[in-house]
Amino acid sequence: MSDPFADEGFAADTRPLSARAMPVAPRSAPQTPYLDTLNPAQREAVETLDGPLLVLAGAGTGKTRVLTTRIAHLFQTGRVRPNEILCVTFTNKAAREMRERIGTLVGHAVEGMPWLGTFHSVSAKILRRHAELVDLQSNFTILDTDDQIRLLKHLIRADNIDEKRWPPRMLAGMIDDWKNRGLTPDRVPEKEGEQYANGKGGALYLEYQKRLKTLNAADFGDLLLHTLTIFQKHPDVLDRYQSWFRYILVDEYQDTNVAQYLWLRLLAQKNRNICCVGDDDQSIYGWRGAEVGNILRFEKDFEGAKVVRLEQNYRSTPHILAAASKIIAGNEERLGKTLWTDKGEGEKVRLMGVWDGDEEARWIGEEIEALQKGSRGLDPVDLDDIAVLVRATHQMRSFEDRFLSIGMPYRVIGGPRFYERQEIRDAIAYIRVVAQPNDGLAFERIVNVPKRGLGDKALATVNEVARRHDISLVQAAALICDSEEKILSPRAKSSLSKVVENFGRWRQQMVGQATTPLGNQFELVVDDEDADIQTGAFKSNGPKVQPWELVQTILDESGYTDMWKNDRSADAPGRLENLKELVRSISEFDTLGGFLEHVSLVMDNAQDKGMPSVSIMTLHGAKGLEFDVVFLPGWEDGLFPSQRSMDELGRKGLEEERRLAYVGVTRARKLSTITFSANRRIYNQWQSAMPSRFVDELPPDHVDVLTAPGLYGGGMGAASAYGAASAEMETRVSTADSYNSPGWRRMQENAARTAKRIPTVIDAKAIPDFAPGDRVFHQKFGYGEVMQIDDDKVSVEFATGLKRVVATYLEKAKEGNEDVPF
DNA sequence: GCAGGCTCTTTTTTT
DNA sequence: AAGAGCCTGC
Repeated sequence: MSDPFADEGFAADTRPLSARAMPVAPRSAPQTPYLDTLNPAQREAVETLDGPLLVLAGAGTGKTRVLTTRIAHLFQTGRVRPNEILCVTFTNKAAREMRERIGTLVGHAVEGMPWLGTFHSVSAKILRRHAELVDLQSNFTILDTDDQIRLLKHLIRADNIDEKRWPPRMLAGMIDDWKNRGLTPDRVPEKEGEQYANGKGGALYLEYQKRLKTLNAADFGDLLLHTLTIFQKHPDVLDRYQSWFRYILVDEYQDTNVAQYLWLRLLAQKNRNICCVGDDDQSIYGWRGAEVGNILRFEKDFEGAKVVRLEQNYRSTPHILAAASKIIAGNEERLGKTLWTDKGEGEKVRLMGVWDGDEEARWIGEEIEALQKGSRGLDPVDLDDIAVLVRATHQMRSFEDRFLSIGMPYRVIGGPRFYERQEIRDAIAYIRVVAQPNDGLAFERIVNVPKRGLGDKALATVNEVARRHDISLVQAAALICDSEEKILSPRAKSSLSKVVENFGRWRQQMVGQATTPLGNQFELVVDDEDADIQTGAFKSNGPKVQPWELVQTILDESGYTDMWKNDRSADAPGRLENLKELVRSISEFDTLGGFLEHVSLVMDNAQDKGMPSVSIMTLHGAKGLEFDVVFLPGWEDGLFPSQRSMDELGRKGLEEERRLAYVGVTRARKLSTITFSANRRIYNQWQSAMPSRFVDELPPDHVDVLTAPGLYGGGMGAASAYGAASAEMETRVSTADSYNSPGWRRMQENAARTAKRIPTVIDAKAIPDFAPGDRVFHQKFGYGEVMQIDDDKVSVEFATGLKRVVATYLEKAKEGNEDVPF
């Protein structure tokens, strides 16, 4: 076999380190100005280059800075080449940021770091090189959760299991959990395997894995698990990687699961230069299999490990830190850190109780408008520096609605994702079938989209043929079409023939192997003649069509584009727009394979930095970020802490929720505002809610209570006060008392001011003027008809109902809008 | 094979 | 409330 590192272009250098060229600077008299600005603890973390090191880094203590500076220092001291560093993060966002920041420190050297990425992307890269060792081909498909569920559903049905009682989701969860724990089917404890469908769980897992192999596919968990298996079963392969990765850095170590932990431990065993950075207080992914225990046992696993604590916080004001510290102190299982800051006092954490979710959204909207203008004791705050952090995605909606109607620019981060939209997934399914002919799941998805008269029956037939001959769906389809036998009705057969024929033609036009912009090798069949691949150069299999052109062709020729063009529904134009965007984004890739890799691993769409906007995101999504001002709505028991988390995991769950609260509060540099609502609509039912127990845990000295005294019971701390408070809340609307609260008064002041204010003109060109009866278009709601106009607000009857929106968000509908060119 | 109507559940968090 | 999935009738 060829050298696994050959295609990184550094295969043959086995010389001792001292004999190698220094990648960045001469070893003598290293210039290290970057060290001077670090505090002593940070500096120690950066300068302890050799041997195992654990950095316990509290929120806002310069964790990323330490990691990036450390990498710069590794280069500067001539210890390592960029491509010999393994640096793993959890999110693509973190990886991207790391890359950027290293870039500003060391310039181009960062481009030579192919092994900086998420656990999953690094694993995928390794796995593609050695796929054959786990019975896969190197161009295997990475399945997303949706595919996973669909596949499991097949298996469950085949086994005559009652789907209602044993939902596929549940099995998917269990399998995921096993994979997170590094358990292949043969190692699943019998008891656990039996828990699903009267003992069939284990067998189904095994069968699922088999099916994945015939589909030449891997799910997310497999990326890690297969790689781990390879390391465990092929010492020669492991050895190469162990030797190659001279230095290993791990970000967010508290989030590693068992599989990742084993993976790391194997890789680090040889050189023992592993540096893990983490914060046990920010471990919020337990539900995904994260093991805080990993951080606790680090010193045991790596004897002689050094531990450095970063405790000086550079982000937040003392009041914010005090509040956060008090909250987290409620947890028992922690290593213990004491954050401090030398910042000046600043604003207290604010606490506001409201009547219902709408009022919450309204109040926060008005607060944001006030902050923008420089009220609330702060200088004017840019919208980009403001975030609303919610516990659950469904909370986002009321904020979107509210912001939309007051014309507040916002951006939802981590909401419904681009790649998860129906039209995008369809398009991707087409691409998958072209690039990976074995991908039966993708084939199934689009054989009959657009409608081709190939329904369940036809599909079942194809499936049956595939199973009988042990071939892929696409092959089976081809077989049926070639066959003289009348397996399908003539109509279906001719329809299917056309599909098969199309795919054949498209496949011919596909560019073969090449690299992605990030240097990801996709096709990894490396032989010695392929010298160009060793230098990472682009290689194509002859004069083919550019991927984006091909995709365009596929969408047009398959009739997919026409399908949406002919669709009269409101969101059809948006979908066509998305498809265009998809084609545009593919133009950044040299191969379809490279693009698919991107899609499956980098699910988050890089946010377009348009106009300054408020960010709306989940608390989970906010980890690692910071803002001047943060709003934390929905602090009610059951919502936050989430009931489910407490039910399922008891105290452990509660502690994780508390860490989430800690993460939320510490995102703010200058101002944190917590709100809770007395009533909330859940599944269309009104429920009254109690303030979160975390509210009780806030330190009174560091909190400004804006809530009406009657609402909040006047004092802090006594849980019983809330009982009384919530009873009083019932009558709140009618009591004059509540209209006297500071919060209410502020709201009134604001309302008065906002009423007079000139509408935010987003596009200075023009606010189009509308008349009742006009056909208009809105980004979110689609087409509609103008009913009524009041100043800048327009009432529009959309397909989804009557909405009042700001005029600037509307466009006049063009005549014949159904012919949106694509 | 398909459209339309009906019932039912739901995501808490993500690679 | 809304979307997904199921069922029915064409």
